[in-house]
Order: sequence, then C-alpha cells, then structure tokens
Amino acid sequence: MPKSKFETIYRDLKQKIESQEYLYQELLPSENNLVSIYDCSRNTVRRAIGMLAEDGYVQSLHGKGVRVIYQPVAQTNFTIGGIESFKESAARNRKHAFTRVVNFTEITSDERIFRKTGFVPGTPLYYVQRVRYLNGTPLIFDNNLFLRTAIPGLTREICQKSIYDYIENKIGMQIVTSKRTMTVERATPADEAYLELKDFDFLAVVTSQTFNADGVMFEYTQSRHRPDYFCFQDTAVRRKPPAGGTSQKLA
Amino acid sequence: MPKSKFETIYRDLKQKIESQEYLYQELLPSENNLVSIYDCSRNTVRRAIGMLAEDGYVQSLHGKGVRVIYQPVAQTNFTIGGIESFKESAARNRKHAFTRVVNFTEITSDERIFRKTGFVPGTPLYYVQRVRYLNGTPLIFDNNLFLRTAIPGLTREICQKSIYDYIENKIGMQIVTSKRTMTVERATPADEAYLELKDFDFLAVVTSQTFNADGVMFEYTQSRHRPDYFCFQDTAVRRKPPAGGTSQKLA
DNA sequence: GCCGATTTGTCCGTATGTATC
DNA sequence: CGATACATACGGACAAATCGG
Repeated sequence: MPKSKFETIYRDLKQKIESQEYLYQELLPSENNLVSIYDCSRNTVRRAIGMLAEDGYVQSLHGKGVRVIYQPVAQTNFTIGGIESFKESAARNRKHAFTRVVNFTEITSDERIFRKTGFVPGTPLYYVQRVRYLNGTPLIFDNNLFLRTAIPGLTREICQKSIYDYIENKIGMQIVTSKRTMTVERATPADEAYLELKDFDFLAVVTSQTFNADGVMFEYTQSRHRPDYFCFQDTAVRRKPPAGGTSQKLA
Repeated sequence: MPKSKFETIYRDLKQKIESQEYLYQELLPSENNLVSIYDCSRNTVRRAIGMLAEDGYVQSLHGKGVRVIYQPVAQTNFTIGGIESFKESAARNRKHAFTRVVNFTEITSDERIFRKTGFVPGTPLYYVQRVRYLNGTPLIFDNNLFLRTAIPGLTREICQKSIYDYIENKIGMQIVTSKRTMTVERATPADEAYLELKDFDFLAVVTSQTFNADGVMFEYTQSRHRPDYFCFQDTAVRRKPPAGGTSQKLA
C-alpha cells in the first residue's frame, strides 16, 4: 500500500474512473469537495488530479471543474507504454509469458558502442539477448546492455526469469527514468531466426536508455517487436508554444 | 512570453541544460539556492524541476540533489513526440514543409465510425486527407476527422496551410490533451499512391484523439508515416508498482 | 556508529487571481 | 454582481536520505 497521501488519492480516483464510477465527460467532485472527502489539503488533491491529467484520465477546466476523459478500450494487440511490462501485459491479457535467453556474455564498451549507447569506452557490460514468447509465440527479440558494476551477480538463469525483479527486489536498486525511441526497421537474419516472422520483413524497434535512482544509466536496450502484435500507447499534454511560433503539436 | 513564474523558471533551466551550462550528470543548484536565484518559493522551483523530470532532463536524488540526465542527440530522422509538430520539426531540421490536400469533405458519423473513433453516430464531421512533404519528399499521409461544430468555417485552403493555426489563433480554441497509439501496418494502395514508398510495403501509423479546453474530443487522426523517416521519442518516469506485483516497466 | 548540516519529499494553511455560471 | 471552481504563489513544518566530521 502507498504511504503517501497524494498517491492514495491518485489511485483511488484512478480506480473509480476505470470502474466508471465517474463516467466519461462527467465532472469530478470539486477540489474543495475532494478536500473534504479525503481529509487533506487542496494542494494534495491537486497533485493527484495533475497526475491523472498526465495519464490522460481527466482534464481540468478553469472555473468549471475537472472532466473525465478516460474511455475504456478494447485491448486487441500487445500494448506497451509508460505503464506496463511484458509480464504485466501478459497477465492482463491472461496469456502466458516465457523468455528464452539466446546470449549471455560479458563485454567491454568501445568507441562504437559508446556512440550508439552512451556507455563510455572501457565500461564493463553484460550483453544479453532474449526472445520473449506470449502464449508460445515469439513476439519480441530483446537486446540488452547492462552496466556490470550496477548489477553484480547477474546470471543467465536470472535473465531467464526477470532481470527487473532481481534488480529491484534482490539488489534493491530503483528504476526511475526511461528514455525511449521508436522506429521501424527491416528484419535482419537474426530477427528471422528468432521470431516467426512469416512474410513480414520489417519490425517495430523500441530503443531505450534507463536510469536508476542515482541518475546513472544502467541499461541500454533495443527491443525488436513483431509488427502485428505491436501497439504503443501515449498521452501528451499540450504546453504553450514557445513564443512567436505557430502551433506546437501534430499540426 | 510566459506569465507564470514556474514556467519562466522551467524554460530558463531547460535552456541552460540544453546549452550545457549545466552538464550531463552534474547537480543543479540546490532547491534553496534556486529559490534565491529566482526569488520565489520552494514550491515554485520544485514545480519547474518536476516538469524537467517529466521531460527526461533531470532526476531528483533524495538527500543529494537534482542530477542532469539530458544528453544532446544527433537528429538523423524526422522525430516526433510530445513536443513538436510537423512544421516545427521541419524548421528545426532546416527543411521545407509543404502540405497537399487530397480530400476535403463533410460527412456524418455512423456506427462504424463511432466504434473506431468515438464520435457518436449523427455527429457532423470534416473528413480531411493530406499528404505532408519535407523538402519535396512525401513523408506522411494524414487522415483527419474534425468535429464540425467545434471548427466552424474550415475550408480546403485552411487545411492546406495549418489547421492548428486556424483553431488556435482564429477560433481561439485551445488544444490540451492528445491520446496516441502507434502501430505498424501494411501499406494500402492509397499509401502507395500518395507516398513514394519505393520497395517499402509497411508504414508506421500514429492514431490520435485530441481534446480541447472544454474536454471535448474534436479530432481523430490517423497519420501514416513512411518508415524510413519515422522516429518517435518518449520519456517515461517510473511509478511504484501497484502492490503485490513484480516489476513494472520493460521487464 | 553517531550527530549535525544539507537536501529533497510530503503536507498543510492561506492569499490572490481568473474563469465560469 | 456574487458564488463557485480552478490556477498560481508563498511560507512554514516535519520527515527522510545523504554526507562529512
């Protein structure tokens, strides 16, 4: 359970919106009412509301109220986003997740790796390649580089289960920020070997740099997704244009 | 120019980070120092810092300080994300943007459109199809549906220039939230007709619902991108797992 | 290991401004 | 106009993490 008040409120409101206790296009109780409901300060409810707005669940209307803009969606594909992991998506879709480790080696960063990943030359790394299966179908070909000094004692067996479990629960390191880039690329022979691509000759590729609680990048990953099961979700909140400009988003 | 203090501080810090006045892995001045620097309350600097953290520019370290994790990147492709529009990307890359309107009609939503977009049957819509060129090369095939009641007086000519300019500066409507989904799809005959796909037979597809300041969805858009110029950027900040679960992101 | 200084995290109460109705 | 509701900003209090002596 969350220790902080704002998070408790955030989760409670989120759950109530997801269960449609508050309906799409409806207004939430006013901030002052929420203050009474949750017995807290206005700052605290505003913080929770701000987080819901970032999630694309609500939108504040100056002088009117806070409108619910969450709509339940029918999940067809395998969705990723800022919220879920491979295992969680599998669980939500009531499907079975399995991981096969096809490479586990220790390497050292060089100039070429540095330019691509940001790991300075000479940095000791783990190089892990894994194939992710959902209900027996290979969907993702993961290529990871991990900072060896940040993840002592990593083994092939741990990679086969869950590296993040190990990192968070065994080592006690916290994962904080992940910067991602998505592109579309042609399939390589390795992709074809590990994923059942049928007649697909292209992939969705997610490249990410991940930082721990010390602000140190400890992971560089390229995830190569079978295109027919790939679905990335995102919510963007507009900020005012930087003066003199025209519009700012998806013009 | 921004009227609010937190936004002024946010922009100033952001600019200083981008210009590497504050370097990668360095700590910002402490919050109390920033309070002195900007002559404001701690809440206000914390708000600015929080926004920078969402942007993936900094990361707060409890008891230590705020670390810069921004790294300048070499822009190769045409990048999109929560920040830029087609026109702005073009400007940043010093390239020329051009739009060709290939369809401009008025339609009414029906059951099929409703299921796909969320516009309830009977809703009057504009149906706009446009091809976006960068330096003379067709890169994006845009399919828009706009709520007619929200955008009175839309014409083909306006679509050829910038609909968002019209919406924001002529009508005075504010764009607030955009929910997006990204997938990879096979090219259709229309795609091949409008984009110079060479031997590509697939596309990156971004589907978005956009809400105005009244919390009303006024736009549903499907943007079909030529794969070789497509690059989507994103930063995710981790939140604590929902209790009982294992890990949460990209496990 | 303890203690104190520094720094970030959470929370509160209040005041004022602005938009809506 | 007044009442309501969100937006910005301030100042203060205490907790928790870090670091140096």
